[in-house]
Amino acid sequence: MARSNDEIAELFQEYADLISITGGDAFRVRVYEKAARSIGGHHADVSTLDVKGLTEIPNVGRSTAEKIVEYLRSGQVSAIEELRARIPAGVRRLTAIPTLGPKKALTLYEELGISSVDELTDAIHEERLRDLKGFGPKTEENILHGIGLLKSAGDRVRLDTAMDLAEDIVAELSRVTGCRRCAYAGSLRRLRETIGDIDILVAAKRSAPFMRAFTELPYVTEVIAHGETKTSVRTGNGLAVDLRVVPPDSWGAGLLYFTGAKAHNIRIRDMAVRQGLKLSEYGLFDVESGEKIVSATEEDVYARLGLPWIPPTLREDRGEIEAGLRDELPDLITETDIRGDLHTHTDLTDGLAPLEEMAAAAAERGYAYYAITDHGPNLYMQQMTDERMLAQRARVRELDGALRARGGRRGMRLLHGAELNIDPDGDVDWPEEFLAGFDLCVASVHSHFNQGREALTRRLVRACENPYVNIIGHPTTRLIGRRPGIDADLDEVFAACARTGTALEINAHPDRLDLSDEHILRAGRHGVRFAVDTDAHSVLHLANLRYGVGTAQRGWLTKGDVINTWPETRLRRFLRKGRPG
DNA sequence: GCCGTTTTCGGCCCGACTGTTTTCAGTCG
Repeated sequence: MARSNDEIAELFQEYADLISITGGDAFRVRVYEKAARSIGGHHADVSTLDVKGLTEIPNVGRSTAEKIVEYLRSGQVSAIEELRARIPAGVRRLTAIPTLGPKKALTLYEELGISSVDELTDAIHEERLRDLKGFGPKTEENILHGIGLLKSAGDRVRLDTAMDLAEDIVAELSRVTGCRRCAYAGSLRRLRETIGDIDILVAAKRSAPFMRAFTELPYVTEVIAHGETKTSVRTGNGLAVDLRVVPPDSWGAGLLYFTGAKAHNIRIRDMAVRQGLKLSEYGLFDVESGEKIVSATEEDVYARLGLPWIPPTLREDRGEIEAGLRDELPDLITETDIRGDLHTHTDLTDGLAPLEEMAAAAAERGYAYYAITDHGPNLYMQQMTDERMLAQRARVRELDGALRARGGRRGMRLLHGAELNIDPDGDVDWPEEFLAGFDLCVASVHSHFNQGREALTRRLVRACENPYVNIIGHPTTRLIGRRPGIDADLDEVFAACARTGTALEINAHPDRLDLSDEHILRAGRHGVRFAVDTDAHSVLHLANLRYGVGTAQRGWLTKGDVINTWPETRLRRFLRKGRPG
């Protein structure tokens, strides 16, 4: 299950929101937001720390530490409970609507008694917001649009949220006596960007012990259905989880069936039918005799249908069956192919950990190289200056030397870079003379998302044409479920990347996964190179790489397509781009 | 409430954009 850190980070974020909604001191709001971020990103489990240990976490002082201790002891924090009692939970949920913040949420609650998204929708349709100070027709329109965005994300959850839960359930059920195999299937196994519900599959002779263990998991709040082969539950965060138990020799057929996607299954079932066979979750059967032919492994089932094993990330009926029949499935990139992360932050800007800690964690992952890319000065909130950046570079060079000395030929190389801001005209933070000092530059859009299509396209193309821009960071800037990607002519941008030797990022953060699988497929047709990066703001974020690699797989990428799988010399050649000298 | 080449108080990331305003509040990154 989620670490105590995540639970407590969420708790303090809620506290910050509640202070903000009730008009509390803005600095206290900031403090608890910062504390939440620090705790969420802290490497050690807070439930193992005492007050002294807790206050060693940045942005956690005595007061916050004592609240953590109180929570771990009693399951609640009295100060937070007091605010919860004053403000219905629904009011806080209103602030999830883009353009609707704490002030407007409080006005809606105090003036109209609105405490849910549905009530708000009704009130807008009944024109009851018109008389409120600060609310005009455009506000109503924006709120309705925001609600639409929120609803379109549906009840799906982020990939990492589902993964944490699923891995915990698999670990629990694997411990039950009689468990032959246990795995998660469904869209989670296919590493889709959001997950609607979790499918867990168990192979065992007797199902009852698993069904019991499953419904008794601590985070199960509701049992929706409880049967012999299938049990469905809902967890505290609203996520539905299905457990299916199949006989051990049906494992392969079951896994294939429950992994999907539906369109993929329909295609292979159709292939079976044409061969006089029938495919179900129990196996591949001969229609006439009813005799089971194969079922033990996925490979067996695919092979009998004339197909090689198809990786789950490709099973979307996007050409994988045809490619399989021709024996032309791509040799997909894997996490172990990645030799380094090329987009990461430190506490010099908005990261949580110092340079040394980030580098040590990267070396721990076995990377051959690792780039530090803090924000440039144009993102004003980051307070970057030339002096600070150059001082960081000196430390990076020093640390690089130390790492090489320690690791010999296998020592990790540290690269010094920056994440530049692409301004509305397509310019970036520094003049070329200064940029020339970096080993690489990531450039990203962080604002002015609503320029027209032409302006946005020109903006990104200009960034590609800058000889010092090596990677376009989170190219569409979408935030899953919260903000759509920018409306640029992506094909033109992809063509510019291919022409100029600029890589497109596959940002591995589960909020972004940007580029998305669909866009990767499109960009790939232009012959673009990619970089799978975590954009890590803490040591823990480095592990998000798996989601970026999964997304790259869903975009059919091989390691040759991805620059940070390349040996250092080849990477450096790519990074030189069209630079003079 | 946290933090400190400012050391126990006083500052805390800063600017842009939007919509509702008549000089600014709220939201966002």
